[in-house]
Amino acid sequence: MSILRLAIPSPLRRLFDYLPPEGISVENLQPGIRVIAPFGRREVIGVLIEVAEESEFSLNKLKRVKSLLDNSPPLPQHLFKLARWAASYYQHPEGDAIQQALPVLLRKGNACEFQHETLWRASETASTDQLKANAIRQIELLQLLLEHPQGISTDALKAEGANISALSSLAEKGLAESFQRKHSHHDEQILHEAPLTLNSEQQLCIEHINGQHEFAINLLEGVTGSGKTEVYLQAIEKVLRQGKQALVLVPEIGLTPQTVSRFKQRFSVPIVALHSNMTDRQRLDAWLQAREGIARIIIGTRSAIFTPMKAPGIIIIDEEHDASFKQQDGFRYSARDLSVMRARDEKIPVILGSATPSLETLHNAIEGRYHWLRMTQRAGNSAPPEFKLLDIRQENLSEGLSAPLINAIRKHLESGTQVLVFLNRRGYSPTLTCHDCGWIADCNRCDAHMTLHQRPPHLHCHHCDKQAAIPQRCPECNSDQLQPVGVGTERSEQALKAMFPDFPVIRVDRDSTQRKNAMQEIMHKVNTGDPCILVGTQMLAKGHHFPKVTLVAILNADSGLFSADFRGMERTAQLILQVAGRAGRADHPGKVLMQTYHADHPTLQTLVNHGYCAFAQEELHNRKMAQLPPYTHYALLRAETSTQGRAESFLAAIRQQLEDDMLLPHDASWIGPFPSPMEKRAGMHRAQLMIYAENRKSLHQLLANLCWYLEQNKESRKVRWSIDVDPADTF
DNA sequence: AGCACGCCGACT
DNA sequence: GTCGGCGTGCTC
Repeated sequence: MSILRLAIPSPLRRLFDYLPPEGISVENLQPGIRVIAPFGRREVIGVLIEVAEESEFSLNKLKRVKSLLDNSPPLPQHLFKLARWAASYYQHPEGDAIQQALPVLLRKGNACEFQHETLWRASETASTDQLKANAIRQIELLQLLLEHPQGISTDALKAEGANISALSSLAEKGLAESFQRKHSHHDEQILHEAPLTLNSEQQLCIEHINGQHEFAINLLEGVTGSGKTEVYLQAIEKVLRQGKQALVLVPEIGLTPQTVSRFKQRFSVPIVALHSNMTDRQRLDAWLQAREGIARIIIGTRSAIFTPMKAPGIIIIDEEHDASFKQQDGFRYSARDLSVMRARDEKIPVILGSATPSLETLHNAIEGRYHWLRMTQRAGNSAPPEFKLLDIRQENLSEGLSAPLINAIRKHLESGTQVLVFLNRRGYSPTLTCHDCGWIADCNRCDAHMTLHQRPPHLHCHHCDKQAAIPQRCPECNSDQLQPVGVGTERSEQALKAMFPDFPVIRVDRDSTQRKNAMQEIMHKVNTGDPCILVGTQMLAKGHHFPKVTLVAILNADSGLFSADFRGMERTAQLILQVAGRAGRADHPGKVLMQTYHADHPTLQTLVNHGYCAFAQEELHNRKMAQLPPYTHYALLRAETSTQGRAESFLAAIRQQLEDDMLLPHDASWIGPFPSPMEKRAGMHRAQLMIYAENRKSLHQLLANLCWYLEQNKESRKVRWSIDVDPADTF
């Protein structure tokens, strides 16, 4: 009796047994194919895990699989294995994990094939001169077609605002023609433009990487401006010449048109980017192009780690320290860590690149598990930025700016260069306070203050997105003395405009760049090179480069110094260096001024005086002393309920049960449960239990037991719980 | 997670 | 009288 064992997308951490569909020979069924199966009172799409001979479930209760969706598995063996491994490592239900490795349309049961969409292009001899001048619609349409010699779909034409009905008129006149997309590419040419000349450091790195023909992990640590991208490009060039493909993962905020165009400029091979504003159809087509080996370079964010490649050549993780590689809800995988697993399995090299590597990665490099490639020189031998801590304890701040800082800004502007003011806080001010009674506008759904925004005027909770009108009077004492306390980017922008009326002040944060093309317009303005002030959040630190900036001002360097999260210091250092990296170029060494109330903070001192590597070693030492990652492995059991205290008592009960049954491995331990650093968020009360172990095996074993108890526990249906292995932060 | 069943409150 | 609130149970 043959049984089909299926992974089904549900929160249940087990597989489900079924009978094969009527009249199907089980012999030819490959694990990984999708099937439609009755599940409870509905039908779901499951994935075949194995064909078994017997079931623990009584045979007469087994249902029959309704139909098969695939002849062969959509996910290649390696990725199927990777998804299953990740499900077990991150303690996530297997069915759900496998589904998340698939493009949305395949999850929904669509056929695993390209859309045979009809494309349109202008015929070879067509030009707009051949149309009457008053045929405006047709001229516009033809112009669009001429701009897309590869062909364009009717959907895309609509998106460009064209009038589709004019297509048939153009076709009749022989000016336009339709055709089916062909995905074959026989172009032997790889390069579009010549590679740049490398300096000796880059040369050493690329020689090292290009000498690797099987699995290898490289940490490419290169200071900002040292030319990491050029090393990536030349490593990619080598794998392309071997007929292989490259997968490039970038942080969420880093996948801009500029990023992609950098690759398109260099290479003439087909490149696909998987970004968030693609339709499901476009994503599936891109995914298939990668799987069939048509796309040679695949650029994407976290989820792109599951993009199949026919001929994998290399994986590159840019800005590997970036937290967005860790999924923060549901299937909490780390794309960076999975990339290493994947590379091992597919026997290819992986590059983890960063100017400020995560301490985990750095630790692995120090221990010799990763090849540690370092680039310390900036392109064109430009001087590294000069750091200075501004002790503001005795200073009178005006709108968050100290007098020495204002003077420095003036000096740089007057010498004709640009200034970047960094402030990691959106809005006008982080609090609205009553001057008479001390009342503060709080969010009633979170343990947080409401941020005051001025454009448009409203109160906004940055944690749950709740918005409210600005009260005219204090709800406690009816005073009208409500005052904004603290400085956000909006307020800083306003203050700088008042202080420097002769220079443009450009704000760059989530609010000011929401509009389509807003960022492009900003970059256009900045690229003129005229002196100006850029004020903004970490959006300024990532992706874009501002070569004319000679002064970087960090308004609150202390923000993460005393964070509840043990990674706070690491994150702060990375952010500071990233912002600092925007400053300076060959002929203008940059200057970084950091306002701080803790100018003598030893860690800050180390960072400023001796650089990131020294800082990291010191911080690693602290982690070792405190038995924190990377010297120990840990996981968080998180819980949240709408009732206060219930999450914590639930976790306490789970902990008690495990202790009673003595299921704690000798090298494992736990702390808590404690309320989360922000106990209430979006109306939910949250608590967490920290579990750690010296070796991964113990941790994994403990977590497996924990899962079992969690599923048994009666209370677990009323409590929303999740396990976060290798959490990125504790909030 | 879905989805249905089931038992209590306020409505056309 | 019923529409619908969400507690409880189940999914091969």
